[in-house]
Amino acid sequence: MALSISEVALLLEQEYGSPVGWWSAETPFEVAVGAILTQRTSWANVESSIDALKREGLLTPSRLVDAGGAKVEMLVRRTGFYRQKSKYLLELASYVQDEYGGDLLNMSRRPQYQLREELLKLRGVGPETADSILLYALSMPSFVVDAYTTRFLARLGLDLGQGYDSIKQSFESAFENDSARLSKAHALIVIHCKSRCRTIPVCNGCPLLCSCRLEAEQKE
DNA sequence: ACCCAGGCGTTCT
DNA sequence: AGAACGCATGGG
Repeated sequence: MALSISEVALLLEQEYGSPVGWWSAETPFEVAVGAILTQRTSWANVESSIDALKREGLLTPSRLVDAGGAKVEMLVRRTGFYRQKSKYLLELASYVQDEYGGDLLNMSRRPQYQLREELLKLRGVGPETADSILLYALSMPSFVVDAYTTRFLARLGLDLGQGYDSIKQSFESAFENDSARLSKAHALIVIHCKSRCRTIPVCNGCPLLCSCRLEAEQKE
């Protein structure tokens, strides 16, 4: 008998507690910028670039657009792919500026599915980045499926179907579209993978995985 | 000197 | 529809 998503989430919470301020930012726009910058990049470098943007006072759509590509390229250089990411950030900024009066929170007035389609049309915004913005910038119930999540599920032997959307839907159903529970679960998975298991396919020394196996055996 | 990091878009088969 | 590849820097 395999563990359910809720049971796994409970075990994670028992192991690591309830994450507070895991994706902290001063503004929703800062979250969105971070979501772009973190693509294939460690978070430490993202923070460095975000701080650089902050120091220049550019962490708002209008200021970012005014600064221009060359300036932004220099500031986000540390996150890698800096020419692409600079373009992506400017496109995002223009979009928020033009469609939402420069305030990302104004997006909240439109339905989630529609926003997701809009975000996916932006260059540099794929499923994971779009869901990160919806979940962490707008507090909408949109689960983020990242490399950590797929590795974690595979290691656990928890089959939620194939493909991004299947896994995403599984979590959203399990948590009844509760954004607080969805963000907590995602954060806990990342915390767990970073702190103990990282890239090891089958981590025998992982306390959580061991306790999961014990639980699973007790159910049979 | 590798290998990986909280992807995405383009360009092939 | 899916695989392969480019993007580019920083840290272990």
